Amino acid sequence: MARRSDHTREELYDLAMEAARATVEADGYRALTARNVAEAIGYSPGTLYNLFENLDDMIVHLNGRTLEALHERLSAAARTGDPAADLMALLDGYLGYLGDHPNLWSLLFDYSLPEGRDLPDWYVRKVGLVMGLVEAALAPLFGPGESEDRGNAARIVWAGLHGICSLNDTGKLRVVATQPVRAMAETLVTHFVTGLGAVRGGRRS
Amino acid sequence: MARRSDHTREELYDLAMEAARATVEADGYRALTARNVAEAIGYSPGTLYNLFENLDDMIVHLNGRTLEALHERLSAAARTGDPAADLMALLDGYLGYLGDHPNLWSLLFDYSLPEGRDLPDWYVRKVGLVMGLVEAALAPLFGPGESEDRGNAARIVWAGLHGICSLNDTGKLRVVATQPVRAMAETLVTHFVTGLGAVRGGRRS
DNA sequence: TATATATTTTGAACATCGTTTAATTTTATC
DNA sequence: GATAAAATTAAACGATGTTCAAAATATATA
Repeated sequence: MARRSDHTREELYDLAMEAARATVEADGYRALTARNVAEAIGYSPGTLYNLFENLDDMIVHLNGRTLEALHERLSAAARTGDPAADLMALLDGYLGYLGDHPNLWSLLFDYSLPEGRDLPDWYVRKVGLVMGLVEAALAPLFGPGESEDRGNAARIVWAGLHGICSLNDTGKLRVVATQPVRAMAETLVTHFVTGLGAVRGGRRS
Repeated sequence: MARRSDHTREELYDLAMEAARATVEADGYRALTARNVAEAIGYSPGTLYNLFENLDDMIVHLNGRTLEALHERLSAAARTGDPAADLMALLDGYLGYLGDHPNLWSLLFDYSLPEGRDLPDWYVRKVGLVMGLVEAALAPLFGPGESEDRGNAARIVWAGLHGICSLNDTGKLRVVATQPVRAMAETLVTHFVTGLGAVRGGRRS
């Protein structure tokens, strides 16, 4: 009871990833089990352990794909050269993706590896690509030799934006009626850019 | 094979919460199982289902206690009336708690209820208490009739701060070497307050 | 005090989970 | 066609959340 060359290893990997994606998207991350994915692709659970180290590893790979999709969506935003405006465009893309794929977004950000285990390098590199888009939007505020400051600012904006969406998503921000997420994110971005401009304008002039 | 009045229901609740806390703190949230907690308090797993609706419910209760502990720690910070300084003091408390109880902090913020289920009101109220501390720190920047704006600003700062710590904790911010988390948080707070002051100073003068 | 009732607590069971492994089937090699 | 290598599987293991009838205790009633 075994097969071969129905699919290559790469095809199998794609099948598994696609099935995992569909499962999470349809039924949430709690439905992402080895048996569910295996059944969806017509293989036994054991086969998945030929492709991934374990389920955690599979989730990291799936999150890697989600990260790519998010990057692609954010890349579609046009660049005007105005930091605030370009960040708003990124915000649009981010919230758009979150709205279209809430369960994948949840898995991407809420999931964390067991204690001790670190994210693999190829994953961190994908994160870096997304961060690069934020850096590019902030670029006009920085001089050519200030790439480190620029990178840190990008990380802060990215993380702040994520915090708003994350807490909102899990209901941990819903203290009495408040602004919608988009407005909060806009306020964060504009105020941060204003503050950044004030400090940096002073330093550079 | 049963007992009674070894402990009252309240004592049992305390025992369970304490055992759950110790388990998470020592071995991470993945070790928080019904059987582990039951064994730690000398009762059978079934008894836990007299105290909590299910494990998710137990986690929400534990997170409620964590929230109280965090609130207590943040309350200890002295208030000077200078928003930036007071926010830094809160930041100190926040990072201090995170450093002392990383696993409890993880469970508090990374855990999310299954799709559809909402956090109970008593929990949201506890969140509101913590948010109140941030609001108090920001208060000097707002007029007496602007409590809504003040609340929104507090939520934004709180969420932004959380985003930085959260992404940092899960390794999703570690793109090449960068600032430590404290510096990022400080930058976020100062720039945001600066931006907020610029906008609001204009409106009020 | 003896009996009846109500309440806790439990052990055992159920379905499911991640993961491992020996056995089986297929493919590739000679 | 026989042999070696590789892929796939079924079955099993231990552990999980959760349920529930039975058992044990406490309380109320007589």
